[in-house]
Amino acid sequence: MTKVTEVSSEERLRSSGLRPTRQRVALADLIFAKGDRHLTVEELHEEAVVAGVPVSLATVYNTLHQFTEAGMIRVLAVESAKTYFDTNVSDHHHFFIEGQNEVLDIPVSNIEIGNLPEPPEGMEIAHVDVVIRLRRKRERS
Amino acid sequence: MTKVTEVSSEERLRSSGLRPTRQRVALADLIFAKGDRHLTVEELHEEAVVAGVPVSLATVYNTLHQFTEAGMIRVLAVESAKTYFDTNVSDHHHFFIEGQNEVLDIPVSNIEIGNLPEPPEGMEIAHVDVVIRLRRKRERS
DNA sequence: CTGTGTGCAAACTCTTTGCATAAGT
DNA sequence: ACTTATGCAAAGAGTTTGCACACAG
Repeated sequence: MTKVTEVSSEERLRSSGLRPTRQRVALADLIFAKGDRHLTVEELHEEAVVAGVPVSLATVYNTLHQFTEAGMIRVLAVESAKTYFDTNVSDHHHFFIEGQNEVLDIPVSNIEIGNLPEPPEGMEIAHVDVVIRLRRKRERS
Repeated sequence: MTKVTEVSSEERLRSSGLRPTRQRVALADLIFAKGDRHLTVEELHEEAVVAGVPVSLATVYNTLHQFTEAGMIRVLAVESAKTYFDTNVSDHHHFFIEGQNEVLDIPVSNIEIGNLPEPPEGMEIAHVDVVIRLRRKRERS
């Protein structure tokens, strides 16, 4: 058995109220096949094209946002021109490499956060993001 | 002489190797007058215009980036179309309100972060950002 | 005076939108 | 068939850039 995952993509879509169209299934497959990952619209689009699913950029945008609303993926809080989507919806954290706009998962996510503040009235915490910004260590000159 | 602050803006600029030009001083004044704050280029531009300093948008962009390089302010890690600059350069944290793209300081920043991971080879931690994403609490329907 | 900084407008990048065509149920 | 999704290209938003003019030292 190589791909047991394909089934769940369709399921996943259906149970989110999304029609399992060719494009959506293909994108979901790509997204969830390789475990947790973060990707931009462009990256996913490129992958899809390479995988022989010539989906349009606009559709990738749409699809990723639909997936986000459905809670299948989420948007990462990084300061970058591009939006990063993360397949891991749980509270976990990231390195962000300055200058390269690159996102790395933090290997063993055993960061502990204590003393979380109370959210303001009427608000609740949707997600806690810890972004550790990295810079290239300056070689002493 | 009404404004004693102007002196420090000029100083601040000079010691960062930036010429204290009219625009830079004005922007620095605006930025640092009201304590810690986070603002977008547009917001600052608007404030400047209102304050009678008709600086151009491009200059605000330039200036904020220069300030950032000089370490006077920093860029916030939030997922938003706009870039947020923060006058507080120390490690402290933020609420980010979904949908409204609004940034709030976390009042008493006594969040504790434990078990910070080692940065990858050759990299060092520039900054740790904790972004607590808030959503409007669903009124039970 | 000389070198930097500024303003303007055009260019760029990422993202969204409108509408005709195609696909799902 | 009827509804929803997709693709394309154009429009939008935020940001950057190039070059002539203006200002700081």
